[in-house]
Amino acid sequence: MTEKNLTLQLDFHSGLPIYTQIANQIQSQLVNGLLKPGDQLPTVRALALELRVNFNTVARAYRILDEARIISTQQGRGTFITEIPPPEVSEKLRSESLLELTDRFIGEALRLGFSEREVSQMVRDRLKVRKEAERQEEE
Amino acid sequence: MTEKNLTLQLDFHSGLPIYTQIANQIQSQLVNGLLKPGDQLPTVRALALELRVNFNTVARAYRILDEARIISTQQGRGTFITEIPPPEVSEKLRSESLLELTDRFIGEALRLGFSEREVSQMVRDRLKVRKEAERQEEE
DNA sequence: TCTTGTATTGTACTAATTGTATCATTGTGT
DNA sequence: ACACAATGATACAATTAGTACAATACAAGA
Repeated sequence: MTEKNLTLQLDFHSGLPIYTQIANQIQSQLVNGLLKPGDQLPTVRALALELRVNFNTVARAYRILDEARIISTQQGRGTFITEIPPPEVSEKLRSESLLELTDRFIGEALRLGFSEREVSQMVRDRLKVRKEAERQEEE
Repeated sequence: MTEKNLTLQLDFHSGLPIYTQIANQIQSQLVNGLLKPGDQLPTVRALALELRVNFNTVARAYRILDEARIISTQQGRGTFITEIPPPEVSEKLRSESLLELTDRFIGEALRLGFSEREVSQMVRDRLKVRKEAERQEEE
C-alpha cells in the first residue's frame, strides 16, 4: 500500500535526541520529495522496531511534526503526511491552498443546495461565534 | 432498481473517522435531495466493498444515522431512508449541515495558519468570482 | 398454498492495530 | 550528589477488522 520505507539514519552519539533526529529526517524527506502529502508513515511501533528504539520516542517525533502541521497523527488509524503543506513552506502555496480550500467549501455548500447568501451569512456567523469564544477565554 | 449509487468520497487522511464521513455524507445527500424518504441504501457489505472498508465500519455509520432516526435499518431486509422525516427536522438537518460544513472549513483554514480576516476575505472573493462567472454565462 | 433450503441482510461481540498519556528509569552535565 | 532532559514501560483509548449469529426474503418443490 502507501507504506513508505523511511531508511532513517540515526546517530546515537551525536548529542541530538533521537526524536529530534527522526523528526528532522522525516521533514527533510518531505522537503526533497521522498515523501509526499498523503503518504502514510510507518506506525510508531513499526518504525521503533526498525530503529531499535522505544515506540514512545517515535511517537514523540511524530508529535513534534504533528504540532508543526507537517504530519497528521490519528489514533487508531495511523500517521500521514499532511495533505496541504504547512503555510510557512511557501507563501504562494499558502494563498493557493486557501483559495482551493475555499472553492471546495463553497462548491460543496452550493452542491448541497444552499444559496450564496446563506453560505456567506454562515461564514460570518461562525467567525463571529469563534471570536466571541476567544474573548471569553481571555477573561 | 432499489439500488442507489451513493458516490461517497472518503478522505482517509482527514482525521475524521470513516464512519463519521459516511454518516455525514449520507445525511448531506438526504438534505440535498439526492436521497429521498423510502430510498434503500446499499447493504452494509455492498457499500463496504465499494468503499474498500470493513462492513462493520459502514454498519457503524448506519447505526449512527439510525439512532438519529434518519434511516431505518432492518435486519434481513436492508436500510432505508426514514419515510416521514418531520419537516422541521429536515430543515434543522439542513442548517446543521451548513453549519458543520462551515465550521469544518474555518477550522481547517485556521489550522493551516490563515487568519480569520483572510478566510473571510477569501470567501467574499470567491463568491464574487462565482457571481461574475454566472453573469458571463447569461450574456 | 405450504414448506423448506439457501442466500442475503443487519447485529453482537471480540480481536487487532493504531496513537496517547503518565510515570519510571537512565544518563549526562554541573 | 543533583537537576533535568531523554528514553523506556505500562496502561489506555479510538478506530477498524474478523467471526459467528439471527432475522428476513425468496425461490423451488411437494
